[in-house]
Amino acid sequence: MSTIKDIAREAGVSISTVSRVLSGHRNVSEATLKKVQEVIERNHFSLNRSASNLKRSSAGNIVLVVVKGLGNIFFASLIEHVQDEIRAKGLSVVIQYIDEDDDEVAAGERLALETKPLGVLFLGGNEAAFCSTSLLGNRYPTVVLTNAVDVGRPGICSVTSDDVGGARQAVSLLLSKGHTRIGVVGGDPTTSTTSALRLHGVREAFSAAGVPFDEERCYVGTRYSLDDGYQATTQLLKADPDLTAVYAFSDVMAIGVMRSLADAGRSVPADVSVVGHDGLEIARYTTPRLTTVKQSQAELAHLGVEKLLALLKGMEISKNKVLAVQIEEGESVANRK
Amino acid sequence: MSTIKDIAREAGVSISTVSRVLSGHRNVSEATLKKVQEVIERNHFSLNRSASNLKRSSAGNIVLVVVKGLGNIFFASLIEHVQDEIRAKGLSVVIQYIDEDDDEVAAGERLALETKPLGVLFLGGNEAAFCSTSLLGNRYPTVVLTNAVDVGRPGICSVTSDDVGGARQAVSLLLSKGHTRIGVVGGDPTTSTTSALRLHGVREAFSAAGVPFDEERCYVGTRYSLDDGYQATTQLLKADPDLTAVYAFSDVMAIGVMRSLADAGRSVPADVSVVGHDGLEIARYTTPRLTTVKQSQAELAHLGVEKLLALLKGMEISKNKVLAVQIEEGESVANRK
DNA sequence: TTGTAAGCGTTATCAG
DNA sequence: CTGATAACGCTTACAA
Repeated sequence: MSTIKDIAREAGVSISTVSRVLSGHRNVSEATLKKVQEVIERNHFSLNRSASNLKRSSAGNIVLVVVKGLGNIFFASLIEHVQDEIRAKGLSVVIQYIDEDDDEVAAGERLALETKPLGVLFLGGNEAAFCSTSLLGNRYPTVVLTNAVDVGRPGICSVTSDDVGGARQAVSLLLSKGHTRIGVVGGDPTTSTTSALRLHGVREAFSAAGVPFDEERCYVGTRYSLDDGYQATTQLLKADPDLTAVYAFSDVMAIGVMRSLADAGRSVPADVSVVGHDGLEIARYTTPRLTTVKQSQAELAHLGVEKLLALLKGMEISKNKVLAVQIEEGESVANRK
Repeated sequence: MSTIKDIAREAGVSISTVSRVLSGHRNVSEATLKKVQEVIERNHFSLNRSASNLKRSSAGNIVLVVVKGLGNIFFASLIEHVQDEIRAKGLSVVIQYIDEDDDEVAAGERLALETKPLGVLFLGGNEAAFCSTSLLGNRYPTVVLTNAVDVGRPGICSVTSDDVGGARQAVSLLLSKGHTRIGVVGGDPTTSTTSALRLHGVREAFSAAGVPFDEERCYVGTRYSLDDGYQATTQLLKADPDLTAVYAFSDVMAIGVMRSLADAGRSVPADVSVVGHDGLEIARYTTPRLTTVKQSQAELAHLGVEKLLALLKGMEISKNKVLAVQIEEGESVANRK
C-alpha cells in the first residue's frame, strides 16, 4: 500500500508537505495543495492510523463501551443516537461490546490505553466498578449513561433517567386506577443499580398510597429479556392468581409479560393492566399499545456527549444529571373492574 | 503511561524480552517470564496497539461494517451473533456502522487501510458497490452477510438466506389458505437486492398458482421500519379494501402492518392474515404470534465467520452460500373466510 | 535464553 | 511556504 512517502515522491514534494495537506494546514501554497491532493486522489491514498496515532497524543475519537445483553433493543437504538451525536461533533467512535458479566471498567481501560481516545462513554455499567480505576475519569474523561455514578473524581460523571420517579409514576398510575394487587417484574437489585432504584420507586409509590407491597410474593428479579418477562409473569400469576396489574422494568420484558398473560387467558387491559418502562418505539405498535415510562434516548445521548465534551474542555460539571421521565399512555392500562 | 521500555527497565531486562513475554513467545526462561509478568501486572501495563500495529502486518482483527437503519432489530442481534463467533475464534472485532445511504465499500476500504485487519465482514451492502474496489476481496478477504455478492474476485464471497424461496413460501402459504387478494410490503427492488429477490419470489409464487398479482396496486416498496410497515398497510388498504392477507419483507414491518390493520378495524388473522420475514425472537411474543419466514442468524453468523477464516487460509470456496429458510408458524395466518 | 538495533508511517520542530 | 530530521512504542532479525 502506498505511504505518505510515495505520495511525496510522486508529487515531487517532501513528506512534511503531504502531511500538512492531509491535516488541513494552511501553510501550503494553492499550487502544491492541488498537486498533492491530485496524487492522493489518484492513488486512493489513506493515512495509516496506527502510525498517525503513535505520534499524536490522542486519536481524536471516543470509546463507546456497551454493556450488552441488557435490554438489547433499548441499547441498540441508544447506540445509534450516541453515535450520531458524536459524529455530529466531528469525532469518531470506537465501539466495544462487553458481556453483561465481564468487567466493564477493565474493558474500558484496556481500550483507552490502546486507542488513546479523547474520552470514554459507557452505556450501562455499575458505580462500584468505577471506584477502582485511576485511568477512567482521571486521564480519560468518562461519562456513564443510564447508570448513576458518583465516585468523587472530577472527570467522571453520568446521565440517567429518573428511575425512582419513573417507577413511582408507573405504580402510582396503577394504584390510581384502583389496582392493589400489582406484580412487579424487575431485575436483581443487588447487582443492578437501575433495578435497585426502580424497586425503590415502587416501594415509595406503595407506601405513599398506604397500600402494602408483598415483595416476597409480588416482585420477581430477573433478566431484561422477552423470555424472562414471560416466565416471571407465569410465576407471579401462580403466586397470586388475582393479580390485576403488572409493572415491568423494561418494555422488552413488558412484551413478554403481555404474551404470558394472553397465554394464561387474561386479557390486557380488561383483566390485567400492564405498564412497561423505556418508551421504545415498538411499544407504540403492540396490541394493545403499551403504556410505558418513557425515557428520552435522544436526550440521554445528547446530554451524555455534551457532558463528555465539557469534561474535555476541563469544565466543572455536575456529577450526575437526572432526566425527567414521563408516562406515555398506551392502551394497556384500565381501571380495576 | 508506562511503555514497554519502562517495564524492561524495572524488570531489569531488555525490551525485546518484554515483547516476547507479551506475545507469548516460548524463548523466555521461567524466571524472567515470572519477573516480567509481575512488573507488567503491577504497573497495569498494556501494549500500545498503534505502535504494535505499525510494525505488524496485521492487527489480527476483523472489521465489521454494519449498514445501519436496515431492519434495526434484525441486525442488532445478528451483530451479537457475529461478534460471538469471531471472539470464539480468538479474534477481535472493530465495528463500523454506516448510514444506509453512505458508500459501504468506501467505508470498509478506509477502515481496512487504517486498521489492517485480517479480513472484513459486511452486514448488508449491495453487490454493485463491490465491483469497483480493488482492496476488498483482494488484499483483504471479505465476506458479505445477508446480501449475495459475486463479483468474480476469489477473495470475496457471501452468505445469504434463501430470499427468493422464503418469499415464495410465504406467499404460497397464503395462497394455500385460499387468499388471493394479498398485499405485499417490501423494499425498493432497484436499490436493495434483498428486496428484489424477495419480490421475485413473490412473483414466482403467484404465477405458480396461476393467480394474478397486480404489482402496481398491491406492492409497496418502502423502508424496513415499524412506521413504514404501518403506512404501507394504510396505503394497501386504500388501494384494495378487500385485502385478506399481507406479506411483509421483515418482522419489524409486519408488526407495523398488524398495528395498522388493528387500527383499521381488521382483526388478525380473522379478517386479514399476516406473514413476516426474519424470524425475530419478538415475533413469538406479539399478539397474535407472527407467522414468519425464519432465517437463522446463528447459522448466518457462523458460516460467515467460517468462510472468512477459510478465505484467510487461502482456501478456495464457493462464491455464495444460500441458507435454507423455513416458515415458523405463528397465529397470524388463517384460512380465508 | 537474552540483548542490540533497524525500522514501521506519521507528526512536529526546526531551519532554510 | 517548504524540507530535513528526530521521535512515537513496538517487533524482529541478527548477534551474543
